[in-house]
Amino acid sequence: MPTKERILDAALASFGTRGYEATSLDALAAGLGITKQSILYHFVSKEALLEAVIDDSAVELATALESALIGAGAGWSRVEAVVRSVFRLAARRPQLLGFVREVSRLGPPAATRLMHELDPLVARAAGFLEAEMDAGTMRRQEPRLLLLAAYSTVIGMATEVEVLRALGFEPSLRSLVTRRGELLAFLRSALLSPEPSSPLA
Amino acid sequence: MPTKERILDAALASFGTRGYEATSLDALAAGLGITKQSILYHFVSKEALLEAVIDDSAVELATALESALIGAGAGWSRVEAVVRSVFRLAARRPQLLGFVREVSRLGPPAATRLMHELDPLVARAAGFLEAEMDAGTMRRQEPRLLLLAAYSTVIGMATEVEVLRALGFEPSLRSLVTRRGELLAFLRSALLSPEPSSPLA
DNA sequence: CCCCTTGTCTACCATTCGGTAAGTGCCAGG
DNA sequence: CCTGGCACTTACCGAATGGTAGACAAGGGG
Repeated sequence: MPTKERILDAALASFGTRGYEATSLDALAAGLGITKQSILYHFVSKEALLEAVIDDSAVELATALESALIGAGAGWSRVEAVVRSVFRLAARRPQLLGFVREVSRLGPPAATRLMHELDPLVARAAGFLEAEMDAGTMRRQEPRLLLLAAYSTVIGMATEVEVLRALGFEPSLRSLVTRRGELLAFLRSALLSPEPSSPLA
Repeated sequence: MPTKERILDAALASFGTRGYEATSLDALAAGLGITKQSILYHFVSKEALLEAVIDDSAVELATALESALIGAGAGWSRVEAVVRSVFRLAARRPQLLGFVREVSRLGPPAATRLMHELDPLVARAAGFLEAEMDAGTMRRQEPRLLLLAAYSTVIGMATEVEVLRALGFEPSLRSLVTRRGELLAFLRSALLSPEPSSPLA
């Protein structure tokens, strides 16, 4: 793998777990068996590296969700597809979701950049929710705030390892599957209309 | 206000917004009009300061929730009381909730400490959920995972300012009230049993 | 063969970090 | 009165930080 990509990968992992400020270029370089100056050759500054990681993460996230939605049906099964896709990410690349949390914590300009790049996804999701409400399959609510609630729940269930530990669960692949199941049940009853119009299994 | 308390207050605010690593003792001291060594006089190290802030936050959180539950009834109205209490905190001391997020991000030993101190609250909440399920008022689900889901949603709705901005909302007191309303509707339909056994308004 | 670009290195720099040492003013109490 | 602790200061320190300058090797094209 080319050095530049290796740097991006290691940076994503370290930013997503240790945090941005707690990650030093020296430590990053040492972990890769290169020197800090090699990093600064490919990325003019630490901040530029962060931006590059953000851009990479945005496309990775977008393509992951995009491809999950290709085979998905309509209504509730789309939500299910998205959730499964997110949890697949949580299992295969846990750093990625951690990084998203970290960026939203960092605030502008990093957070602004990421959110801006995810804008199409957000708009699409909000539009979907609104259409489902119009169709009567989902509870009527402010679509974007409903999206925020669902987003918070999903990200939390997938990434809140410390709270999870405090609750007596040890993070593992099995526990991740359990959490996904509980999350789906939670979201299902939170989103769908109470009247048995078309539960769609 | 005594210097020690002023330090704790400023540290809570800075840790909760800028983050722990991004907060330097020098900057903290400068903001208080004192020197860094004065901070190190009251707290032997930066880490000790963090622990003190954690301890303070834990009791503040606990007492806030405790007092909210005193006048609360049973069933759903207890959930409502907790949510209202959290949002009152979000309005009055936004740093506190931000700090909780930050600590859970920092991981052990800081996160372990906070969670340990909040253990009684967690146990009580899980017990409450289980009792409600037994009574049939709430949907049957793994109580602690349901708690994690609800926790994630509440904290997210109260603190995800950047995502909120990306959604087109400007954080304000009014928007906070709106969010609380939407959150309550969301949680209500997520938690309560579908059968109209006793919705309890 | 030469030259220029690409990638990496060694060497260095100014700044900032958390933390130590050694006072200094102040006030209470024997 | 003076001694001792409390709250806080100035003066440092070594390590680590992000970043700069410049050399060196490899390789491709004229």
